[in-house]
Amino acid sequence: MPKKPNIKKEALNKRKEKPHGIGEKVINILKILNLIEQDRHPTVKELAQICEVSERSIYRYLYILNQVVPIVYDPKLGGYTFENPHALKSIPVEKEELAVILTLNDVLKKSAPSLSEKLMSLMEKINPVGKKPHGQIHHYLPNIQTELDIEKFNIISEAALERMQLMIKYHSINTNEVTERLIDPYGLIFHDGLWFVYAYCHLRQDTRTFAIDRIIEIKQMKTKFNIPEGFTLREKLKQSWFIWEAEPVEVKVKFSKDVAELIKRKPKWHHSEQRTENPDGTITLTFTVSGTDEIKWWLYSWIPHFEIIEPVTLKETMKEELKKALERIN
DNA sequence: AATGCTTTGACTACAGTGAT
DNA sequence: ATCACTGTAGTCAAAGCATT
Repeated sequence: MPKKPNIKKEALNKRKEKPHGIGEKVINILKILNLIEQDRHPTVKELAQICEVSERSIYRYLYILNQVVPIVYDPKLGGYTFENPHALKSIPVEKEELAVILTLNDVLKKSAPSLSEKLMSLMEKINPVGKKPHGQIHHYLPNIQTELDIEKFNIISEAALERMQLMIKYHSINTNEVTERLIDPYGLIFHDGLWFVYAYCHLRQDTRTFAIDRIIEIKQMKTKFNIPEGFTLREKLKQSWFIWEAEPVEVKVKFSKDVAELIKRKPKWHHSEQRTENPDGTITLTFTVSGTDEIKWWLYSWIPHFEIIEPVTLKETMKEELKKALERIN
């Protein structure tokens, strides 16, 4: 014989005061959802009091809620939480869009692992329980797998974001000198497998690019800095061949017919490029770049298929360097 | 108003945990 | 091992709710 439940008078009176239809149920479930979302990690007892229903009903509400958003009881917190903290903030994302994020993550993993972690946590926020791509399809192959000093990188990133000045001890490769400088970090640049910080240097009273791996010591200052009105790093860097700054120079180079097709594979090798396809099959390119060092390295990769027309100084330098190289080979 | 459906509280059972 | 305690879930009849 099953025992008959005996609903107490008190409970019956309460029911009469407050009807228990679907509407009331929905309101209670939303109340619970709201409390969990606010990280109040409520207990069943508390919820029963708040909703003015029995604990058994709360378990039933939680069961329903669990169909929509996974909810778990956390013994440490002593109450209920979302299984995934960002569960409700989920945005519908296409597989292709996720694949793009994975590609970007591939780039970051190989250049700035600490940023990769941030991207992944962002992805978790965007798409906590949604579909995941089967795997990565686009791959980024840098020429160097970077070993980055994450601590230094993070200090500089934060300083650049917050516009806080930095005091650095820098070991220059060119001069082989160690100097201490106050800098205003404008931004970070990833180039050729290495990270650089572009900054205003108070020692030189001018902007400079510092390789992060050459920074020996770094300390964040309590002073803020301002970036000149209208300054953007992207615009500034456009003038360089890669990243280094110097006086603008016009460089005119003629490439032989042998490599004309290779040259034509890129519509432009630098944003300042002017291209002339000559009747004899050769191609003349004219660039305006800041400094000739970086473009010189690029030109060496085209040996022996080019001829420098301007400037004469670059032509002379390369002649000297190639002469030395020949001597070494012999 | 009659009917079927939904919601509810009480009771119960059971698994897991921690103290003894 | 035993016990107390807690969290969870199945079940039932009562009562309200929705629909016709």
